[in-house]
Amino acid sequence: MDRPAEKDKRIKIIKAAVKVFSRKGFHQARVEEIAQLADVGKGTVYEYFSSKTELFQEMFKAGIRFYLDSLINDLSPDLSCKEKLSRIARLHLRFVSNYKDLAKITMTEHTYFNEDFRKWVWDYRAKKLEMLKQIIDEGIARGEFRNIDSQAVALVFMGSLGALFSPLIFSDDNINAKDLVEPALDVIMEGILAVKEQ
Amino acid sequence: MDRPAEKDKRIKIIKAAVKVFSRKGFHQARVEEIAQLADVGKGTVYEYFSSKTELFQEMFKAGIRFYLDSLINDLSPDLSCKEKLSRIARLHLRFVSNYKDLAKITMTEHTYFNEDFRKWVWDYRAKKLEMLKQIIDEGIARGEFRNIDSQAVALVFMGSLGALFSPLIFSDDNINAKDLVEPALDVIMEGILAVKEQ
Amino acid sequence: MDRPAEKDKRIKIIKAAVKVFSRKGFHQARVEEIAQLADVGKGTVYEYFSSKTELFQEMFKAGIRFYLDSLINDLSPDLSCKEKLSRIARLHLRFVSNYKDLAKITMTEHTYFNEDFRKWVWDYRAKKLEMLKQIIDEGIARGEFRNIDSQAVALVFMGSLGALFSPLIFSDDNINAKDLVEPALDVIMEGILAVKEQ
Amino acid sequence: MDRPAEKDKRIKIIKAAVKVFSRKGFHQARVEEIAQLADVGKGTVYEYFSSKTELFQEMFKAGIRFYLDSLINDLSPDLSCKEKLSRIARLHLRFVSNYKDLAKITMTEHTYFNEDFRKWVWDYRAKKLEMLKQIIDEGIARGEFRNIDSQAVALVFMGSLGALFSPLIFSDDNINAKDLVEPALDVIMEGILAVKEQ
DNA sequence: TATGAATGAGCATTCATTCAT
DNA sequence: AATGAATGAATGCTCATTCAT
Repeated sequence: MDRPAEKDKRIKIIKAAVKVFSRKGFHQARVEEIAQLADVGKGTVYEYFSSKTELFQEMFKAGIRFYLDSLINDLSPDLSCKEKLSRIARLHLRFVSNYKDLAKITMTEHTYFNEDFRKWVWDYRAKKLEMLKQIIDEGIARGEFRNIDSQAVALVFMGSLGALFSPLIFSDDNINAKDLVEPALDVIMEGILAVKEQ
Repeated sequence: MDRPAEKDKRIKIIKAAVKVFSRKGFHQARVEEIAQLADVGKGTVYEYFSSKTELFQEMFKAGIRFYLDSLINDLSPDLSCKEKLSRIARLHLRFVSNYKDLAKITMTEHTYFNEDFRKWVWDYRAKKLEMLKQIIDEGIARGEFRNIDSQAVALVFMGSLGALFSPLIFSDDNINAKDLVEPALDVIMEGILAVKEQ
Repeated sequence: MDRPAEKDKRIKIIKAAVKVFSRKGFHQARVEEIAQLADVGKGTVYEYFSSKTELFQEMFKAGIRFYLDSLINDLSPDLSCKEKLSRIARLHLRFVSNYKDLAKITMTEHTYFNEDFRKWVWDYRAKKLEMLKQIIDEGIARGEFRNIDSQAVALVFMGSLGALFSPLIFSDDNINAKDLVEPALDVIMEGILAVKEQ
Repeated sequence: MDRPAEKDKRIKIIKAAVKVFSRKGFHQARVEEIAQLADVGKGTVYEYFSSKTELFQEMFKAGIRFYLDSLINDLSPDLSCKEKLSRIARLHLRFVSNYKDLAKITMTEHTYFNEDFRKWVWDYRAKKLEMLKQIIDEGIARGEFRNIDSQAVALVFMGSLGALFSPLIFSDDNINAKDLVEPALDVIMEGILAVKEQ
């Protein structure tokens, strides 16, 4: 295991990177500014990361893992599937509120970088969708949900979370988002049509 | 009225800009490459746009206007609200399929640039949401839809479109998306719960 | 002889060039600005002058010739040599006051340009010195002046004019210069020592 | 105290700047050429100076200070005023001979640059004139000089030095100048008139 | 003759990365 | 291990000049 000092410095740099990358975007961010914020020398950044790009990607991946861990840890398996989805929405809201910077990065700077990294990001997206899909499938199996296309539901659910919380990340309009979580969940659960053709 | 030649060159540059910006992103894109692709001299770009940034923003706005026009023109007012939403989803699919490059840009490069431009992008988002909200409200008034929070529905709908079509834009997985449109619409219309607690 | 219209346009361009070059210096001056000020198209400048450099040099030479002509025309040969020098000083003052822009250019932008042009400027300087030297020599011959080195006097005289009038050109301190003409002439005529060792 | 290495590099760059700016003028001079001549990387120039303009101005000011220091250090206060002026002329000659490049710059490139810098240059001129004026006033008080306008004498003296030594700087005619120093001083001291009207 | 749209050579400056200490 | 001085590749933009009209 790495010595604590080493870990510390690496983490300090990543935390600084989150702040700077989220404010400036990848290309506008300056390695020197990250180093200053992390209170280390510019050369030290290169002791821990081989390049600015690697630093970005490591930071990105760490952020994503942190998000997924937060989600999984807070989700007990004995909840109803409806409740699980509701929990995920609220956990997502909490995460986005607490880690705006991190959330912003994961929503904007996917596109650059090499094929490997894009694949990683894409795989993560697939993994998250798969997790949602399993919950839906479980709900269908349990008879909680209609016999619907679970993939489609997963996409609608994930997209809805994105659309709900982007104002929270990009503007300062952070009251509205919270109040829309319940109505949005209601829409997904109940649909919008007035009369169900059962 | 502008001479056709003038318009032509401006449009050629914008089309080239769409291609280059979408492939490389704003910062990696080179003005010279755009000029070459447009088959004009580098200086000519600056005859029509005062800077790389202005070129990007003009291109972005033109793209958005083109998208909204496509949407509005293809939407006749005497359709049912359910049908309208269905139409919008399919028009969106068609637009994204035809103008991948343009769609990619509108989904990635919001963040940079000055406050004015960010406001413009945000206002456009608000306008699109408002359009959707009006359709929902009309549907509620007509008794087509339940008495739901129309804002929430608009967000769910817009987010779902985004999530559905991002694979189409970012990966080559362009079959999957089309097949998920109908199921996703079904989810939004009917909800996912097996038994409605009426 | 050129048609008046042609002459007119050439002169308009030169006059505009004087203004722009004097305000901005050679490198900062823009051909387009000169064209606009002359109220002609940018291409028209190139009908009359083969390049920006040629325009500058032609303008410069025309200014110098104008200066020398002013000097010579106003100098009647039957004046005493002392009076001639006094007249030159006052003519110089008048010229510099009236044509600040032109004067500024002749005092600043000697250095650039090709060998031929530098030689032309240097020859002009020599010509002006020679003119002064002849007046001094005539004064010595007439017994007006001591048997001094006429070359040295010419240099002292010319340098003094330059030093006297540069504030008039470069700052707005244009009162001072005029009042110093007579005292400066007195110094050159009488010297500064209290007791002459005759 | 700065480390010698730091000072060294800064000085190397300034010395290279003197050479390149004097040969090419400000606008034609290339930062890269200065860097090459100073045997440092192009970026290093920007470690020591924030811009090409700042480099020019710092070099200019350093040159002027060097000139004034040379003058003041070599001037002992117990000399006669006549001797002081004579000394100044000869020191000026020596300076101009040794530092042609520096001298050339101070005589040509005043005009560009911001108001602050022009003021600095103008103030320096005023300071030099004031120094001369004090010597003249002292000479008048001591009875060495007539009761003349000391300001006018200062201008005549300074202008004469400029006119005497400009061939030395701008052409290769460096013999002539030296031989004219004594005759020119004689003119200023004794005047040119044959018979003094006392 | 007169024009100005089009051009592209040319350069200051930035900043990721290196490496001697 | 940690540093930051030094580096130079990389690029947006300007503007003198051309040439089709």
